[in-house]
Amino acid sequence: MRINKLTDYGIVIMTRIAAMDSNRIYTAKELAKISKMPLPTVTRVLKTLSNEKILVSQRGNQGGYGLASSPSSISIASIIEAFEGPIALTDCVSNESACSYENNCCTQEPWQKINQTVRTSLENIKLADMLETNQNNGLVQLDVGPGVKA
Amino acid sequence: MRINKLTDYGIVIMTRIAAMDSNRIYTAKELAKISKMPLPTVTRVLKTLSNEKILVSQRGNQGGYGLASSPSSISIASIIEAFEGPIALTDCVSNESACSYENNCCTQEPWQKINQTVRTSLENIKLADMLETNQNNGLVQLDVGPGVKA
DNA sequence: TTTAAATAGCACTAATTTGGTCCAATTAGT
DNA sequence: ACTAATTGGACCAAATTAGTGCTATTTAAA
Repeated sequence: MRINKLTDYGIVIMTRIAAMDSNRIYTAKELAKISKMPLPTVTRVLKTLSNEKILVSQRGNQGGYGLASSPSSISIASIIEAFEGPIALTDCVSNESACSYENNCCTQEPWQKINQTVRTSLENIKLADMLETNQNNGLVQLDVGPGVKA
Repeated sequence: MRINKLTDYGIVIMTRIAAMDSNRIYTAKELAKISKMPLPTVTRVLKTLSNEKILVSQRGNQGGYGLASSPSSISIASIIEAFEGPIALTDCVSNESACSYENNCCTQEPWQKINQTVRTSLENIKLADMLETNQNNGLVQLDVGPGVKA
């Protein structure tokens, strides 16, 4: 029911970039320092996000990662899905496959409704929304940390 | 992001009881046979549900488990919470404790909104709702199985 | 052309969470 | 009081997740 830590890190890092200059690119090392997370972990997160086309990567010297689109068009749902696959509370709905009970599982239809509700809520929350609830704006909000307990 | 298997089993078993005679009590053995799940697992699920007062248990010979209230007043949220604690996608919101970044984590407030939305959706879905989407009613829907792939 | 900086991908290990098993405590009925 | 049936709680095993390291590839700049 909870999102994975890596997913959480991903959201934090994306939010960080959005809060700073969302046009330039940042190296993994930079982002690790800024977000105060271990470099290997940050690296892993960034790889996932760029594989899923949420970040664009520039390889080689002077390379780095940048947002693939604007903060107002990147949804929290898309970030979660990058790490965890389709948003669905139960496997049987996301996965076409092999639930041995599929034929007369009387809970299937309600689950589709439940999942749809959750998915829609998360699609409607954009990266930009993660910032604007704070009184002071982006750039001063520097100490963004992960939403997990230490 | 997905609910645990045990949670899923819990919902399935609760739904089963609701679909049958929701007034009598059922032994773990009975419910295992009916739901075609291994007895030890069913046992564990039932314990959790009774610890959380969602089922009432009667110990000793002739004992068993029964619904603590009517199917229309038991929410899916309450069942999920029985197994997984407070419904919250991130720990930092449910848990009062120790996120090292808590003081200026700029994502905290949006997360509260997100979590609230999810929680409310799940609170609004009652056990009774899991049945009524099916054309034919409760008692004939016997082959209810878990919503996970096998 | 060389070099240094950076991402990409893979595999391995450690930690945490989840699931399943066993034995002790309780209770209705005889 | 005894016995058989049944729940309760502690414990152990398995699976998943998180974190780390290494090597290859790409690229800008000297």
